[in-house]
Amino acid sequence: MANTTIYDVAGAAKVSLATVSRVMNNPEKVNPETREKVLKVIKELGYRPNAIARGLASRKSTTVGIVMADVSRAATSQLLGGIIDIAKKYDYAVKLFTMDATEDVRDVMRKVVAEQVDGILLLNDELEYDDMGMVVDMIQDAQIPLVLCNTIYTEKDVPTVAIDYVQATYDLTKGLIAEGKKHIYFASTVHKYSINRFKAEGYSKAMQDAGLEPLIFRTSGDVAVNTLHFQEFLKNNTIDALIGVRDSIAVSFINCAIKAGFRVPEDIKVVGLQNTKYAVLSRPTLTCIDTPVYDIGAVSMRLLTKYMSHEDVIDNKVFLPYSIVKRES
Amino acid sequence: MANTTIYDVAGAAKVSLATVSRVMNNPEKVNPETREKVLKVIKELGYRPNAIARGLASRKSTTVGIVMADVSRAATSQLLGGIIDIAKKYDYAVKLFTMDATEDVRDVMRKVVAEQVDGILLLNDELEYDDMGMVVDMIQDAQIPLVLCNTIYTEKDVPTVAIDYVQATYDLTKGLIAEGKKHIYFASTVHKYSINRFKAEGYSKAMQDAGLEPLIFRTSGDVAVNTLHFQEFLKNNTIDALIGVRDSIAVSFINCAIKAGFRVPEDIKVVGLQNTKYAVLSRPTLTCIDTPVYDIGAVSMRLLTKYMSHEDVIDNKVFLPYSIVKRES
DNA sequence: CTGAAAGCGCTTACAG
DNA sequence: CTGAAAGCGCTTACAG
Repeated sequence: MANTTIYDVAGAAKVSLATVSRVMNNPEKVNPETREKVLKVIKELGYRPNAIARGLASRKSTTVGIVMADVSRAATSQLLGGIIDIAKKYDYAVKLFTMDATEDVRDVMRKVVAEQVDGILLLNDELEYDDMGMVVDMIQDAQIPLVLCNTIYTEKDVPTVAIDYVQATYDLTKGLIAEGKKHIYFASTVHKYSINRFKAEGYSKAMQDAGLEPLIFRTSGDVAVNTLHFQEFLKNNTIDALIGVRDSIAVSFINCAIKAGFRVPEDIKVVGLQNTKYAVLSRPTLTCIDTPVYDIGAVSMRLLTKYMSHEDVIDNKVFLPYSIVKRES
Repeated sequence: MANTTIYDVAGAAKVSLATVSRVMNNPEKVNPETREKVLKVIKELGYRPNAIARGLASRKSTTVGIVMADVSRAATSQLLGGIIDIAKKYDYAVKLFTMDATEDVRDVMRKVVAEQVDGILLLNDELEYDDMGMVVDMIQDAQIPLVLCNTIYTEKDVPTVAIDYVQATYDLTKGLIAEGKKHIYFASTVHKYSINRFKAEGYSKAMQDAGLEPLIFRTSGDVAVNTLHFQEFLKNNTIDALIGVRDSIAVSFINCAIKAGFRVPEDIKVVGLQNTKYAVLSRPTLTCIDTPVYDIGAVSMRLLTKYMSHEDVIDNKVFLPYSIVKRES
């Protein structure tokens, strides 16, 4: 089947190609009878307009660009799940772009812009804060609608969908303090990623408010590496609670602690911040802040569609409610 | 910054737009001096050709379509990691399409075709076997290069990158039998997904060869659901080994078994087939067939680039080597 | 309500 | 080696 074009449809329906185009884009502007005739032919021929040609002519690609660090992380892929479902609903295609530490941020962004996406969802929480600024600037310069998805940048007024991480970790930490915990550690990553900064901020504030010293332990997201760190750590430190920036880090800690003879949660209470699938597959299951990851993806995509179709947006910052899922840890 | 076009570059460099185009696509055909002059202007203006216009004119979108069931599954997202890295290397953009059970397979595929991708990677292992056939037919009819990625379809000669799942589960099962295990269960999904069929085949064959009856237990991929199934199962059955089609299923089983008072691996040995991150985050860590998921993604994408650029392909079926990672379970 | 025509930003034979 | 021109498959004012 050589792809059928709009000319084929026009010919078969004995109308001009302009009419066929109208049937697809402004059906109300064409006579019901002609419309039916054309629709019938479209169906018979299985015609679907060439998205590229349409994109060039209309200057809209109906494609959104997703910029992220690494697809394979659980939270990222769950965000993507929500994004894709909503994108599909509004008939946008989804293009993926990754940006790792070895790449030049500007190069990647130039490429994204050249791909002519109608809007961008930035979910890269592994950017250093300054790079975030650069990325935001480039997108805004190119006048492409942008929404930050589960990522936060406060230097500029950028549409954002996330949860209030500062408040969440603050409340969580306060809760642990109220239970009598004294040596509460916060396990973060070595790199000072933009998002973890806010998570640490709420934790630190709660500790200080209670007259305790914040104890931030930096390790790798790689299980093989952080296992060694945790083993060493457990030998030399007093700890009765741990908050992990990522669930995988928290679960890895649980395993190390139990193997070292500690009881979880009796000796050390462990809490995650994401509620990914890791949380229900650990033993004991992981108590978590239930970040509504799928929803953050979905809502951010929905917000982006509003910007792309120039709808009025009342509030450009959406902080979704979160809860704490008490499980066994 | 109103986007700079090829006309702007041509104007600034005092050459025709045809020359600018050649500098980008066939640099060897243009005089080195003019070439340098043009390249300088391109750099100064930060020019990047409009991918959509290029796509229309050249009839190549330099975009590949990834068709999958659900991004958020660990194995899928790791495949995607490999795919994206290689796609980037060969300068292809990546568009994502999901297809769940509620959607009409033909509709989704028509959309993929309309998006004008240059090639398709099919990684949907949640398709029933007949639907697989329909998808393959539609793509081949549209004459779009196709590679099956970690998915197998034997009714037609389709380029494929995977591991030999039949052989892998056969060997694995034989190994368990050799260790003296008699009640070896195979935990699969309720739906008869195409890929699991091959995994079950190798298992069943090994059991039959040893004069044992294959014991296939079907459950859900949802931890909350399969936990109930497993609890019930453990009360009523004799079992000394379990093979899980997905790591998450195997890990969930481990947790249920230990909570029910069994020792793993002493009483029940448990093995996974994927070696995802779940395998190192479980306690005991999960012994697995080490399916090289990232590599399968990468190799399949590389194979697809060959088809897209009409390179000769010696072997259109690639079965990557796998190993067994012996861990604690 | 419908058609003829210009144009979206490129690529690519075809001349020269 | 370089430029003028046609064309990729659509959309969208503009006439009628």
